[in-house]
Amino acid sequence: MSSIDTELANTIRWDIIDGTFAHGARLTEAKLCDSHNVSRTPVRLALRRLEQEGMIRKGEGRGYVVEEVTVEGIKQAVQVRGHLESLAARLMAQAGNQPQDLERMALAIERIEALIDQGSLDDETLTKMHAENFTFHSTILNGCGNSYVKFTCDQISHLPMLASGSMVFDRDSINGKKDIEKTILRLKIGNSQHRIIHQAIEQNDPVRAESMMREHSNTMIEYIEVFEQRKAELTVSDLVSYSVQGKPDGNFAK
Amino acid sequence: MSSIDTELANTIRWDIIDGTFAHGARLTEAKLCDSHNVSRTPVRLALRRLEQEGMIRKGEGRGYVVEEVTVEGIKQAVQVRGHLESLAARLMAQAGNQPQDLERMALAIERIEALIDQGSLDDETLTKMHAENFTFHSTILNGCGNSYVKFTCDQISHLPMLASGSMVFDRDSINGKKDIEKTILRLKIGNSQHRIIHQAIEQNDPVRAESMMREHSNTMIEYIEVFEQRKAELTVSDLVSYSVQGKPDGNFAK
DNA sequence: TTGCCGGATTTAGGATCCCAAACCGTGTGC
DNA sequence: GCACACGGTTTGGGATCCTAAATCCGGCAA
Repeated sequence: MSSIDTELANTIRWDIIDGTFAHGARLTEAKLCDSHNVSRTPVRLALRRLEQEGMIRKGEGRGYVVEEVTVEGIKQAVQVRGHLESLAARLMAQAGNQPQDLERMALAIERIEALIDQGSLDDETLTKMHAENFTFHSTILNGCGNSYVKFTCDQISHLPMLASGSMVFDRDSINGKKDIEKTILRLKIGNSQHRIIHQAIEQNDPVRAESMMREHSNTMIEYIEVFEQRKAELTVSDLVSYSVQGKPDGNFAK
Repeated sequence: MSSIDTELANTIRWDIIDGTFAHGARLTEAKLCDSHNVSRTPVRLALRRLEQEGMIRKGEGRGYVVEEVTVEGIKQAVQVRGHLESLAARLMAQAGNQPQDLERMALAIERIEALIDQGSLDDETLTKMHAENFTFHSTILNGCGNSYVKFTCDQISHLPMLASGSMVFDRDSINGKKDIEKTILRLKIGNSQHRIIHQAIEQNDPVRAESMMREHSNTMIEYIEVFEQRKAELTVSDLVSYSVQGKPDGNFAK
């Protein structure tokens, strides 16, 4: 259990993401104190944090107003994150190889492969796959030699789908047992991209590592766009329900 | 005049950057209250902000410890920023042209050209040049269509030399009137890169815009490395004295 | 009726107080 | 002599109170 202000910030953040606090709604300290039965000190700390995260901003006169979290905004943030990851991949390929990093990545790739080959995409499998995906991507961010890449990625990781290793799935198809082959194919393609990125880094091929990572990152954006085509008025909450990662808690492997 | 906590955060931030607070030094609320004659509320807000910025982090037990700000760290952050700017340039070239943005960029380029042609690099000229440089780069960040690029850049802009449009000069050479031609040549090359970036965006050539911006961003890193070669043990304070931008105040053009 | 002025109220910033937990030191028991 | 334990002290989190400023509202005058 963290301190009250951290918990409060998480609560309010998700109230904004899932639409409980609508775009433009005014947040006052007193109201939040009352509704959460805490004093103003943690409320102010939480509001300041959310302001720095860009979830809310100072209104015209007094008080904060909540910023809009849109599907378009998520896509933009995913694009930024992907671009930073491609930098990380390039830097890692340029730098001397860290055998243990490459080994960890290879292991993650093999485990993902094994999970896919199971053929059933239940929640447990998806959670495991997410963990391996997280390992793969975190290893690159942490091992690229530029600590600001990871730091900067973490700065936007409070948004849904922006935490390291987040994955998007077509849960409708999975639950309905239809089109599962298509989802599995997509996963296989994604993992083959992992394999190429790993190979490029191992062979010290920065250009290939960067371009492959860029392509890999584009996958999530394209997948989101598939959802948008299928369902007009796709909401952020819809997106969250399609993502594996639950509410991110900010914990990352060193 | 901002609120006390903001001022306090700025003060402490620069105490860390210029080495007044050494790496690993412990910051306690009580000490800061005493030394700045304020109560603990603004001190805590300031500390939380600095923690989010990565300037300090929670220590093992109690209290915060200051993170090290190194020349290597600055270079890494500049690299991240440059990579994000190259994304912005690519996106701007992909998107439909915004005539007023292109016009503003062209104007900035011409004004920088005129300032260079003056031949004298006094402080006033450098300040003006920085303003135009700021305009050029901000226009791209703001006009690329992905608001998270600018937001993410702003997240690291509290570091010296990381504010939008920051420039590095060899003040020693300028003041000593020697090698001024070399500095002017460097500025001309930089502005010619501006011109190419502008042209690439105008002609909707994303690849050229991105690669030129990447090259342009590399310039600052290489310049810092020139200083490092000239002076071993180059400190962050040295770097700050070479940069045009004074203490950034976080103000950015919309 | 409408516009402006002044007081009441709301609201955020800052100060102070309380408390629980962690750190430090000493003393006692083995 | 060493280790554990207990008590004092430091420190940060939270609550409460005060104050200044901004908003709101009603009354008064043109």
